Amino acid sequence: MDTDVPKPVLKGGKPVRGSTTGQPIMVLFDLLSRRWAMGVLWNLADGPRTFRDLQAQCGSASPSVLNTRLKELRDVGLIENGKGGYALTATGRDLFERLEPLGDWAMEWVPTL
Amino acid sequence: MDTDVPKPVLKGGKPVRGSTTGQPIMVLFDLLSRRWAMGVLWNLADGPRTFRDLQAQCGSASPSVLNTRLKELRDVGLIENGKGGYALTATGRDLFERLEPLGDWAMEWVPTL
DNA sequence: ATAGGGCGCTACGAAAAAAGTAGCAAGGAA
DNA sequence: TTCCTTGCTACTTTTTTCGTAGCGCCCTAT
Repeated sequence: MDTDVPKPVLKGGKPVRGSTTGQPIMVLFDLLSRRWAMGVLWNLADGPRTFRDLQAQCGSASPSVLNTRLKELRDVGLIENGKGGYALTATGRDLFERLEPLGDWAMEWVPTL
Repeated sequence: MDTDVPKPVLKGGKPVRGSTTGQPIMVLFDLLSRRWAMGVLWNLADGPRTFRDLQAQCGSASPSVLNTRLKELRDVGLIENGKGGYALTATGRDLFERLEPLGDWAMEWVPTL
């Protein structure tokens, strides 16, 4: 292993954090494990939202982080900014669908903590 | 909204970062979006691994972060440390199964970047 | 026209998290 | 004993996130 997979780079030239293996799942994990990334996708699932809406729903995330995250998610084509606010792209919806099962799981799991 | 849901707290008294709404999914996202959290679960999926194995597989994550993460994941019962190294618990495997679809998705998605 | 109000977003210092590197105590094999 | 490997702590530097302030834009009511 450790073949010479081209090192994944987010549009804009930012190399993916950590895991230099280039495994797709690690590239995804790297993106999703940035603060509020998954939260944004989740909150956009049931319709477009404005910047300030998102901010409120994301536990008052600071505008700087939120904006950074929104840029990143736009760069990789998961969300887009049209009228009506930010919304999931087709790709974004596709990813969300694979994220959704976590919601049910979390509802069973959290009470056990 | 903003009912008085008891604020989720990880064993050990550490309150969940951000999102004070107490939505289970946000509690989960909070945990999973910490560095290497998902990567650890992923790497433990096909069998137990030693601390140093995990370290190597996680792009040489620093031992301090890795150790912190392992403690957190143990605290919430997703992994355990037996002989043979760290391994997923039943709960952990259950969560992994919901995470697994992301792998296939990532393989299709990454090349489009 | 103009004074608000909501909007997307930038700036910047402070705090928290992660990275990077070194090294130690314990256990096991030689 | 000596030599490894393993799990982990300590410490410094770097990166990320937070928290707060506020700007320019557009729209609406006065």
